[in-house]
Amino acid sequence: MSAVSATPAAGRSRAGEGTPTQQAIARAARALFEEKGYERVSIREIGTAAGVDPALVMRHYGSKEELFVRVIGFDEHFAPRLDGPLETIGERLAAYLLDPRHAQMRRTLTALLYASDHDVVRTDLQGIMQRLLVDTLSARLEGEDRTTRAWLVSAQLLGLTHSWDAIDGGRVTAAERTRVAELYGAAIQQLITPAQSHERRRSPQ
Amino acid sequence: MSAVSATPAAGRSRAGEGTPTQQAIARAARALFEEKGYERVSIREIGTAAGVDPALVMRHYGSKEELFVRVIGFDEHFAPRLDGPLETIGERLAAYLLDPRHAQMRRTLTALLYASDHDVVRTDLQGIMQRLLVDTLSARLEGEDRTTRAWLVSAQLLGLTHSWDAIDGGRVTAAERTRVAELYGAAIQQLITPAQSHERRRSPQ
DNA sequence: AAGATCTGTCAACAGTGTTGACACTGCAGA
DNA sequence: TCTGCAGTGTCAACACTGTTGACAGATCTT
Repeated sequence: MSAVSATPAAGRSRAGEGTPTQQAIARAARALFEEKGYERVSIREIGTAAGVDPALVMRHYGSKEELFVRVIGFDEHFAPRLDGPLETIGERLAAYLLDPRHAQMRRTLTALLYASDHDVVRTDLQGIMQRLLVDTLSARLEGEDRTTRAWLVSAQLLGLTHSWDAIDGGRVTAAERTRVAELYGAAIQQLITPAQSHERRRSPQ
Repeated sequence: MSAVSATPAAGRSRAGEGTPTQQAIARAARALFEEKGYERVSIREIGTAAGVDPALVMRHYGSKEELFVRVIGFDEHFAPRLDGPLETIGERLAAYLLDPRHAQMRRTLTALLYASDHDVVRTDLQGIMQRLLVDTLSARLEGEDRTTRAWLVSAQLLGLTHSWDAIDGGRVTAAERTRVAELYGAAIQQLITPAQSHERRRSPQ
């Protein structure tokens, strides 16, 4: 068997796992990926940064895609507070995402989004959102289609992340950012606690 | 001056523009990009498909990125009907995006989204959404922050496009698709005709 | 006719992810 | 103790990528 399956199962790599060399590779890869995204980082660059032969990176992780999803370690960064009053989760989610202090988290998220060209990454991102957001959120929802609605919230957040990145959200004023969080938060809220807005005809089927 | 600026201004290439060779390149490039996205298509592949020396592609378009944004020709595909009653635009937009008949449009959109790693493409995508959606939609809105709200609608649509692609939306039933359009449409609608949901406190500042 | 600009061709560059052959280690079983 | 053997690390190469420079014809202007 190849060295890939040496790491236990297909689990996400945790800090202090594997040999010192594997840790060095993981640390270097993660730092570079989070800084520059997927495409602009090369295996050779990672190897050099880790003080290791580039071919060794392959030996240990099988492919660049696998290395990426094993190492990107999104969980610690993206930990939105899904507790608190249900009626304000929308705005709090949006504000959390746009918070300048969470720039690192946003960078990681866009890295995952733009690398979703690769099937492995797209599946991984979907799994992350499921695990970190959909599962928890849907459990708090009421009414019909809880899972679908929670999943659509994750879609909204990914969309906002991209657009915020596209306009360089770091340059907008705090007031504007707050306003965006209010507006988009209300749109998110519509999926969390649907307001019987307008002529919402729902046949009880 | 290089051959790049031979094409008039920095405009998007239209059908039947430029020499026959340029048209052949543009057609081949566009077909390949729309089918396989940005990263999985090579210049050499485009050249071969167009029956042309690959280096010539560079001669005419300067770089792969430029070729992509010049050729991707999104406008004809994505022409959402923004007329009709304002109260149902949200749902109609969502339904339009998810319509199986618009699979080609969605492929093009995801190609642009995943290639947004490249600054040129990200800027181009933003411009497309501005031109095709934000400008028209914001003109129809009422109340405050019309541009911001219209822009946030585009963010929602991009998010839905990605997530729909990630779960392979082609496999879900028509009923589920309609339900998703209803739910997400309502969330979009919240930005178009804000419902005074919950305790929306707006200090007149 | 001369010059310049454009179109096209070819070979090469530096860089990419990936792989195979090989050496060295440490530890299992004989 | 010796023998295998799996894991670790090294090196050179593969096929491929986007891109560029040197060069040859063709076309058009002056």
